[in-house]
Amino acid sequence: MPELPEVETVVRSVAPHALGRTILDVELFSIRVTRGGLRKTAAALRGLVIRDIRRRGKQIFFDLDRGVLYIHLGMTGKLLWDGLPGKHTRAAFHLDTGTLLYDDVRQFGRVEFFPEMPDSLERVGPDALQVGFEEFYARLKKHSGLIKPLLLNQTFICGIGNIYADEALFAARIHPRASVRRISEKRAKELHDSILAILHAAIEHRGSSISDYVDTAGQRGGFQVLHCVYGRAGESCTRCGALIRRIVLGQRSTHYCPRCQRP
DNA sequence: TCAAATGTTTGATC
DNA sequence: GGATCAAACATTTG
Repeated sequence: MPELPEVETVVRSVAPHALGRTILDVELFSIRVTRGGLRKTAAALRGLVIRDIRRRGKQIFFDLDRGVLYIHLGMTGKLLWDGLPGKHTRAAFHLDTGTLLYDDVRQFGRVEFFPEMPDSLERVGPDALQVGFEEFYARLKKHSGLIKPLLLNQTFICGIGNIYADEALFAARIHPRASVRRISEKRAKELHDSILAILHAAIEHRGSSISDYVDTAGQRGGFQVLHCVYGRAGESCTRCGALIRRIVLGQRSTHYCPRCQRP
């Protein structure tokens, strides 16, 4: 569920509760989500102060006195402040001000402690909101293949997922199957501009709630009603009236307007 | 019963 | 070294 705008919204909504607070106790329930060992991880976190909370792409980092708490929401992860623990609660962080729960139905997410930042987490490209056009274009030119799968490749730039890849390509009028090598500098500029515009607009609306995404306060996002193509297969294009098409590209559903986004 | 779901990793193949 | 594709992970929902 969570792509860059949703993760940004989660970070913004958890920060006021957790910044500068002390982790009094931690309960960890899932060896899938917490791979470094449940007891060991809980013990390492106990007593540490949260110095900073930040995001890179879809990754969340709680910088601590010593080391870092890494959280990735995967497909169905949620961070909830003072929520009720349930069947899918995978972690509970008891702070001196309240409790932060990590819920995750499918358990594709991660809650892990690292004494220092591991290389594996650094293997991502620049954040989609931070990368300037020059670097974006330079990185684009090092790749081939199709544009949509490249946008989903987090080592190219990080933060974009299936919703915002489709929306950005629609805004830039680029077909999802367009060959990366055949994208001109001008078109690349339009794509870069579109990515920034879509992500900023989505953040303003606190993300997209497609099924059950909610922020830390349990509030849904509002950007889903502004989607132009994602989840709108068979409906008419807001720009030209043609019917939005759904195909599968790189094992992901892909939505586009066959008239606005010519091959 | 089957398909699909906002993500990532791994392994096979070209 | 790439790119591509399928599968896997686990669960719910329509």
